[in-house]
Amino acid sequence: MTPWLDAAQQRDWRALVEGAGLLLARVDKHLRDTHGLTLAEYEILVHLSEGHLHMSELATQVSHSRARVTQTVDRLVRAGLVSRAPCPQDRRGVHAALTDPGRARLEAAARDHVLEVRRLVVDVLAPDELTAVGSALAKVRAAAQDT
Amino acid sequence: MTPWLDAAQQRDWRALVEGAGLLLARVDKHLRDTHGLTLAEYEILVHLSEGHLHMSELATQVSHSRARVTQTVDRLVRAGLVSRAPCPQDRRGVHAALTDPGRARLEAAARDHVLEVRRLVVDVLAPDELTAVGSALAKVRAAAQDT
DNA sequence: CGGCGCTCGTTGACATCGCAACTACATCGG
DNA sequence: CCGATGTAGTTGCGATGTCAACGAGCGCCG
Repeated sequence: MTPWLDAAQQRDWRALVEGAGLLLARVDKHLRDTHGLTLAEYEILVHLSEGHLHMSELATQVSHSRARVTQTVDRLVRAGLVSRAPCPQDRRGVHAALTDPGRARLEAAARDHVLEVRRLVVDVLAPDELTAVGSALAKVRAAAQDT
Repeated sequence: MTPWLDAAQQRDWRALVEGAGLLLARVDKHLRDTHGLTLAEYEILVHLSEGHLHMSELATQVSHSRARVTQTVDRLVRAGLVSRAPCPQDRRGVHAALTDPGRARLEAAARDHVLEVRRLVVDVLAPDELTAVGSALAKVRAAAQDT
């Protein structure tokens, strides 16, 4: 049994690694330049905009380690964009929520961010291509998640 | 004109960012654990396996900054997997090539790497899904490249 | 020739990330 | 009620990445 990939698979996998890597790097840099936010910070803000969360929930939602979420939230708290509060139900837990300045900052950043995403992704792909990419990577994520 | 994304686009974009991020992290960790190689190092080795290259060419091929390539190649040279040589034609340039141990190491790593890629991507997607993802991200890469 | 601007590759300072170890709290089983 | 085990979050340290600035060499144009 030869576990190799054929030529087409190799080409597609290479495109995925290098394309995705470059894309994430570009989007991250764009967010830094225009609003002084890391992509990781931005993602956290987005998820918090849909309601307050515990650190662990946040970690699984953005697919980052808990340690990383701690550090990222630290920065956001120092910047006044997020608030921490101990959770009454479970005294180990920490409640993270968006502050008003945080929401304002997110909304401002989102405008430019969306433009960049359009430029690099949405406008480059046919609508059904984007759908295909989305559903495919959702599957990949699920597979990687429970491993 | 509202530059917003609709719900489906947002879902797909989110899946792309989080799925791709998690995937790259998993593959990187797997390479480290099994062969002590970074994904960045591995990619460089792969490109060098197809012929010696100048640092700049290497940088554009893997879509990394030149500074990053310098550091990555540094490590590979220290590990004895890659050789450097000044280029006679252009005395600014540096010739990077795979050593014999480098090729051996790459081949060993590739076996396990491919297994992991199968597990996380190839086996999870239908063949035409993988093709779609590959061609879509190739387009995205091209768009991000010349920006 | 001589200067100007470009590319090549590297370096050092700084930011970010992963990992392992740790404290505090919860929860389960006797 | 108590000890064992598990989970939440944080911390420190090492590895890796970014960015700006640099020295060196190329090449064009007067």
